[in-house]
Amino acid sequence: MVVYELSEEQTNKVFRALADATRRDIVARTLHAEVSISTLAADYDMSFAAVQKHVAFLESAGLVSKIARGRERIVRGQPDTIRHAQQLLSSLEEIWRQRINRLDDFLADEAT
Amino acid sequence: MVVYELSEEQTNKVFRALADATRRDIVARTLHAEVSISTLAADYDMSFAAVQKHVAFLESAGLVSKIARGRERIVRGQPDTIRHAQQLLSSLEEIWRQRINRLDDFLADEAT
DNA sequence: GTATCGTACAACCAAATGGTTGTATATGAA
DNA sequence: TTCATATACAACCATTTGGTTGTACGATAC
Repeated sequence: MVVYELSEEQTNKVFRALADATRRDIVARTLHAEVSISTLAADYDMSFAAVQKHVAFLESAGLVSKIARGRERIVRGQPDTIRHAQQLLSSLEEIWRQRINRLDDFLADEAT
Repeated sequence: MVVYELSEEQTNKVFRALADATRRDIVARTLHAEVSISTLAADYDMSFAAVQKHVAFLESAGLVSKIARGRERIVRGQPDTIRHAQQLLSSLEEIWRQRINRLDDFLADEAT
């Protein structure tokens, strides 16, 4: 799997985009299947414009993409960007794992 | 591994907390080793109070914990919360994976 | 051709964010 | 005891966020 490096600003945007329940739901739905913005909007208790803004934010974060189909805009989830976020979290967890290893080494030294 | 369910609000907070480079750095450093707030603050180009606020936010998101040691407050990264976030991202990726499986099924049907 | 649908976008607003400075307080050092 | 250090916290400020309504416009349906 090829991994592209994200700029710090892009990384901020990705996590920011995920920090909202409506946007996480949109990501989930558009990863499941392609959906138009108006179809998405029908299920949330907010204006169409508000949903449109959420989609725009997700698009600028790279978590979804939009393509025109007739008068509709079809939204599609972007699994690659999810994987970038996953990778960052994995690297954090790895830092912790290595700390535990160092602690094990220390305890092993103490035991001798 | 036991997995606790996070409230939607807590999930928002976790991702919000990760959407800032300084906070991600603090998480990385405190997962690597325990550090006092003032030690953390020395390395950032902002006031002590600003770093203190970042730590407070991370603490309320469950990404770090603080314990008192003398006049210092020692900050420690919390790998469990990282794993919660990982798990949510994994579930999103899984949605996409299942969509691909459905697509494979569809193509297999077409081929018959 | 006209009406409707789906979208884009601007202007506006309240609340949250991310920083600042200043003050208070507890601990540790001299 | 006195001074310096580490933290907590309040007040303040500019910017961003997450919502709203209103207007405009291309695509589709009648």
